[in-house]
Amino acid sequence: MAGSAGDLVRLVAKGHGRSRAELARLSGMAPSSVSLRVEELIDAGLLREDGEGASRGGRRPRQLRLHENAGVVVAVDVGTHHLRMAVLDLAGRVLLEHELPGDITEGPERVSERLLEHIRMTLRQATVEELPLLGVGMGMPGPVDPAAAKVIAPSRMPGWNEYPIGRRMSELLGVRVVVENDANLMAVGEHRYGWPDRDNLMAVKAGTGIGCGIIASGKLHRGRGAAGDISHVPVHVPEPVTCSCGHSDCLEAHASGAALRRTLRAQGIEVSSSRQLVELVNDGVPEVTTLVRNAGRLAGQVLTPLVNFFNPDVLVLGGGLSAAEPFVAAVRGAIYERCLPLATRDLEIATAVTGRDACMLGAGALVLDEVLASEWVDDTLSAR
Amino acid sequence: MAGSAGDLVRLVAKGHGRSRAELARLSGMAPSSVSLRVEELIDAGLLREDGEGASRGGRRPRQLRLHENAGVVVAVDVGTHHLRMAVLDLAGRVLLEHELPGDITEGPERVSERLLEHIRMTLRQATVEELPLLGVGMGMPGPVDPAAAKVIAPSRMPGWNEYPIGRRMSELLGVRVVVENDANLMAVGEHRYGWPDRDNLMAVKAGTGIGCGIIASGKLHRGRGAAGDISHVPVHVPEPVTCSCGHSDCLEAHASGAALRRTLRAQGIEVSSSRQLVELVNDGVPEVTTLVRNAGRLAGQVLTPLVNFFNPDVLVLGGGLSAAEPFVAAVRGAIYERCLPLATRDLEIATAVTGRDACMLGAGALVLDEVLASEWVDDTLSAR
DNA sequence: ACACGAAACTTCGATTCCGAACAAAGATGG
DNA sequence: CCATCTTTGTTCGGAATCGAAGTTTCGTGT
Repeated sequence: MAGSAGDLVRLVAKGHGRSRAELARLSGMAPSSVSLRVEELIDAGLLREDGEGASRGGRRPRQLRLHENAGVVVAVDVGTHHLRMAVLDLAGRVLLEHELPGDITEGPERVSERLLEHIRMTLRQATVEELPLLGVGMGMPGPVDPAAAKVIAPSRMPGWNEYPIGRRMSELLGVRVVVENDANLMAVGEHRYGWPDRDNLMAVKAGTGIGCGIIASGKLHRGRGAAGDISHVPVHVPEPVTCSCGHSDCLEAHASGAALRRTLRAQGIEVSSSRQLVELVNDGVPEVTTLVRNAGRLAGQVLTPLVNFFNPDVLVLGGGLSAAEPFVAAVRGAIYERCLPLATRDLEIATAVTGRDACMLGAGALVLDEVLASEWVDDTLSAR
Repeated sequence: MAGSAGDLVRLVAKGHGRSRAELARLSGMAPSSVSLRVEELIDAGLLREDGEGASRGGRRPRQLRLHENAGVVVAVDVGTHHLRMAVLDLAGRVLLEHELPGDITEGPERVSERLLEHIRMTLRQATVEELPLLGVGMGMPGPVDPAAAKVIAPSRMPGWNEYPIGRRMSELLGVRVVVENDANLMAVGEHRYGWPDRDNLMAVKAGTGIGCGIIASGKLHRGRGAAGDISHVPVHVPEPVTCSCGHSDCLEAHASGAALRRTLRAQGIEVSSSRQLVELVNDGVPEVTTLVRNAGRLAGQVLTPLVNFFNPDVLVLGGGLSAAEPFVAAVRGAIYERCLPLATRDLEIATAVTGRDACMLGAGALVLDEVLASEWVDDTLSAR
């Protein structure tokens, strides 16, 4: 692997390189060069020594970590009915966390205004007062063009189409802003915080909508930009329900939180959010439980060929519905029943390790990657 | 981006770096360093200058290519009813090509014996007589564990399970032997020879069986080893047919060449190979055409969610059935009908550029990658 | 307690590599 | 046809990198 200052910082940031010796092994650089570079990075305030680690049969390594005062990033999860926000240090540790209600249908101007206000307020808090803001990561519940940092052709997000949310935020805050789809971020977050050594991962986000993020060979797979879309895969159901795409047998039209709520409403049961839906399941309301279990079965039906095809190490289930045990059980059942033994033999099927924070943490991880891959490292080095 | 002698050779081999200046840009090394290294490589007989290229507004570049006398690799496509073989130079150009009938059910001992004999015979031919053999790539029509170079749990290949074909060939020939699944190789071959700039590609091989190879970010995606399996995805059909896996609605049981031949046999039409099947289609035999078109529809049905999910740049259709126009048309139709516009907008659906050679060329490309990534380059450099 | 090996750094001379300036060769445009 | 700009490739001194040997510090076995 290549060898420059940035590479070392990134290795430390991802937790793979925790001592000079380890960095030398991973980066391919000579131990002497690593030592020199690390010294510089410590002098520049980017790294810091952090006690000694466990011996592996010889001298104990002097552990390295990113200096917590080097800077912070802000991670935002824009949901359909909430705004979640966190401030992370360069190592991806959460310093502050914060949720406020929101309504994405209010449009991008109002939402971004509220967001900015809260980001500024949060950054004034004591814990992070003096630390420079290095970047912002945002997750959006719809298709995103990350290069343009825009949402494109979303459903349920009036006014957001092509709105340059990334550029706007970037101008007002003066830092880089990366925008990504929420399911993709869930995949990034779970890969980083939950399954760092499993480099092929699928993360299904079953909330108001249904999406899927893909990690292939350790990197987010975007395809031509729309990869991971499973919402309009046809499923086998008795009663057709018209979907926004014009078909009537889409997974999303039958198994998403929005679809379930619609069905319940027709039965006279009013539910306002996925969370409340799950509460009803946990309270043992039979109609709701049946419905949720069936949604899981449908999702499993769709995921089965995808698991055979992609053959991941881990399948992560996240989003609101994943908090309902029957949903998860049904997905598991469908997959084990119909996937090839070769595909399920070593497959882990798990709910999101980071729970409701998955998308937000993924946004943080993504922007951290960008920051640490940028010129910022070298600039900081040469500045001191 | 790293910079050593091997990297330069690989860039030249892949056709991306064709002059010193281009190599400098792509490798990230300084132009001066590239010049020095290239000089060494030319002295060692690995590279050679090849006239001048077109000017881009300044001095004309002195083009570089791999020296054709540096060595050769052998690529083998082991089919169910044939053995195809080629000798390639380091740039992946075919020097000799060769097909002989074969029957994979004769078992690994007899097949590998015949193969060895033919490889040795071919290598004695005038064109490649003096050139060192650097490696062998083999494609097998079943699941492969590339690390162990074995076929694992195949259907229709009695005697091959766990047989160490790679090690055996390697011992007898004295060179490295890489073994891979044929659909994966088709993907590699098509990516290299047909779509070098499209780094997300799916290649479907519809022959006696049905398989799929995946190129993600320019590299073969293996998942946990079984990625690309689409043969046992359930399809929607009126009449169940028992599959080797125990289910009755597998794609392979209804749309593979073997399945079609079985159906035709029940109708009193005896067909011995996929090629003959295609001939009947081209002769306009209606029963056969209908059957093949339906197989294409089923394959398309299965591919639709996978295209949405993986969102490739290119979908390549190869294998025997892809020579039948109705099959290809049906796949195309199914995908355009049911995939998301976002996924099909820039999607290319094409039959294999390299036709029947795809797997074989893929085997060559794969072993070339291995050879050029090995110590061989550095050894050759320091030897002279 | 002591010797020994093993791992984590450090030191320092030799080597490699970079990068800025330069030379070569050609396109472009009056 | 000549001046100017581009691109390619080379030269050469200075700087960064390597790597082999050395130092430090620990586990292990006796």
